Amino acid sequence: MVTESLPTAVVSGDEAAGRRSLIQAAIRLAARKRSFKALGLREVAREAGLNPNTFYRHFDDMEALAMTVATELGGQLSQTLKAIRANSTRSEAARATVAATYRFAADNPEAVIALVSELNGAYPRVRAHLRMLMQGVAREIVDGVREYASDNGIRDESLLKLAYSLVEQLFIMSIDYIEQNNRRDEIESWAVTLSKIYFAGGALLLGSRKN
Amino acid sequence: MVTESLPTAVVSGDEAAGRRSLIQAAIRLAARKRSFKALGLREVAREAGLNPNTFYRHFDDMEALAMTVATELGGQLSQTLKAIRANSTRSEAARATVAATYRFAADNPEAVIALVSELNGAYPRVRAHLRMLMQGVAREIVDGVREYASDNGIRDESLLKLAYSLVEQLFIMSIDYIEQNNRRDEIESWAVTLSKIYFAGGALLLGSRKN
DNA sequence: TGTACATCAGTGAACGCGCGTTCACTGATGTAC
DNA sequence: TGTACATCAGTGAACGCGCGTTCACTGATGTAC
Repeated sequence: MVTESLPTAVVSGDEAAGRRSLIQAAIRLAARKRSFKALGLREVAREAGLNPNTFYRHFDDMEALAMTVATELGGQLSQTLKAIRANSTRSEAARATVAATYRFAADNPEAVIALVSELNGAYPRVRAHLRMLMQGVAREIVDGVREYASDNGIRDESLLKLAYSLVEQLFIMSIDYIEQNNRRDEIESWAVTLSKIYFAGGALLLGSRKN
Repeated sequence: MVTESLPTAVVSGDEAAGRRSLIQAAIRLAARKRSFKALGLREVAREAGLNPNTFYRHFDDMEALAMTVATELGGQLSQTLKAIRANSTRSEAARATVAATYRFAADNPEAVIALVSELNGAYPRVRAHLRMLMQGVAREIVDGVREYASDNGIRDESLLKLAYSLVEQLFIMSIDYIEQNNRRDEIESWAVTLSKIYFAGGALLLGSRKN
């Protein structure tokens, strides 16, 4: 029998050390410059303590690296939020989601700043991916609302739009949350209030399947 | 009597042609790249059809140019909104403000895209200035609400925060408005709905001076 | 009215530097047999 | 068990290029007197 096997370096788990260093260096720099596109490949390699050429071993260009960061971190976030929803008790879905999102932001400050900056950044592919991610989070929230709260008579389509706008707002506020250390509690509680405002106001204006 | 006079070129009205060309070229390029910092001075001069050195005649660096754009356009916008509020009939303040903002965006698409991108951009001074601008617009809205709508018992401080978050949301959505030509009506009407949701939900959650 | 002078937008050549990219190399690790 | 081979991360030197910046210049316009 022929034992088929991938080259070891491709087997999940043992990622090349340099690749990780490059990703982390890029995140650090992109958070400062608010852009991946503005980073130089030599600059990133320097920050990572590696030879400029090592960059080419792992990425075609800076956009590829940015996409890697977006998919990795996006995956982590939506996994986190899924777990939260599974464990959160009814009617505090909003508070739990906001808390989880901002805890995630506090744990990954530079990556979150770098990615939120890319929401309206220079790479269309990255922008599109992040919007998909936000759509996913919005759907997650909608499911939570439908499941735990009393059905408020908003059409699914309107509810998703509402949730998407809310997620957009929460993501943007997460930058303030990260950067303004001394106002984190205030910002988080305002985010929770805003969430409630969205759904209370939404029920009034979109409710009973008016829209 | 000694006739004091400024050098003519400084007298308001006759701005150097090259300066305007540079500003317009920079706006065009910054809208594409979503960043002023990412622009090269030679790149801007080339786009303007001028010698690279001409840049130095008018600006110290790219940040100075970005600040010029921010103050100019910010001034125009708040003037426009002030006029709107003066002329708008009661209770349609939200719709009128949104309509005016998005008409402004449609008239200055590249400048608006470039500046909204700077909301979380690389230049702290520009960021701060744009936040001040948004605060001004928020105050304008608050005045409109206090003046035209029935007092809803929200504390001034909370109302301002609410209006600020709304303005943030509207500004960010203005990019979608500009870029998605075929969905402009839909986006604008969603923006109006969101405005109502903010104040209706706000009245519920912050109303009667609870918060 | 005419002339000399100051101001200032815009030009053109030149500089040193860091950039992205290419090429040929090393050295470690794992696999075939 | 040992040996030959393949794979792949990382290195180092070298390239041509566009960049920001400096300097000395031109030419138009307006002012002093």
